[in-house]
Amino acid sequence: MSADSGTWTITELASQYDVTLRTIRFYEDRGLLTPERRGTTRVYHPRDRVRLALILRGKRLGFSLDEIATIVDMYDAEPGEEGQLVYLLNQITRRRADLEQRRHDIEQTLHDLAEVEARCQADLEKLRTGSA
Amino acid sequence: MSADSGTWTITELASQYDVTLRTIRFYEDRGLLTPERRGTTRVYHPRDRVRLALILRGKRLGFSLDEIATIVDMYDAEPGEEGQLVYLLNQITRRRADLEQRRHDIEQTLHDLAEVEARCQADLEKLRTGSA
DNA sequence: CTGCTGGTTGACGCTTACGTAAACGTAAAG
DNA sequence: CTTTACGTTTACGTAAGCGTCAACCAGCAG
Repeated sequence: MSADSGTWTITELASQYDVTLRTIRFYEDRGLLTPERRGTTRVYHPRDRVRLALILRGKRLGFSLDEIATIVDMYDAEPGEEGQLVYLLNQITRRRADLEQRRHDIEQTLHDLAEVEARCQADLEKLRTGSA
Repeated sequence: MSADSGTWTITELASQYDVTLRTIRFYEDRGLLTPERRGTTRVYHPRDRVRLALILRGKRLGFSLDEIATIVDMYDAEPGEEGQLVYLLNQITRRRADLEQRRHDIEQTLHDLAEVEARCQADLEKLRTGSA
């Protein structure tokens, strides 16, 4: 039963997100996850689960773990002092620019793929009517 | 003059796209670029330039060089036989799915960032009006 | 001839992100 | 008591994507 009391074991988390135990422990090594320890065993709370999900999303987007670390840490940053807040806002602006560039690249690529596809289907048509 | 006769040297290409010579040669090693050889010197044609641009776009999107290779090769695939065309169309479908997933991830992340930003600005407001 | 400038090929080095044992602890089940 | 399941740490291995020499060649300026 995974939904015991809102905590999970490492194997449960691994199978839920389809990653290996090694991977999860590695993320902890890099400071991305900080599960509770019950004895020597790791216990993961909802917070850890969310962070893992964010990490994996970052990975799908091709960010390095270092970049992901700074992104994920932005999410649960304490209010802090003014300097911190301003810094954070700047980081956000940079990240947004990055992401918008990516989105643009993606749309460009999708457009290109559509052209290639059209060409393909035209060639296919020609082949079939030609040999008919 | 870079636009000599529609060809470029490796240094020209490198500075245009802001990559190192090593990188360009490495891409050739991996079969992504196939410049002409004039003696021992590499001569890059428009085709190579386009491919380099596509490679870099792929990199910005976080694709591995292997993935990029298959993508870029789709662009200048010869018409070929029916089996090839069908295969290509399948590849395109897969790529599209992948890209749409990424786009979704990006939009999600942008949305999240907007929330963090709002929180930040609220905190900032509170700080400033509080200390005023 | 000398010395730049710009090109070439190795080949070793380095970081990232894990994979893959090896060797051990613990607790329930047969 | 032994097996089985599940957890742990330590540590070496590896593939990708270049950085960074080193050592060489060719052409042109002075």
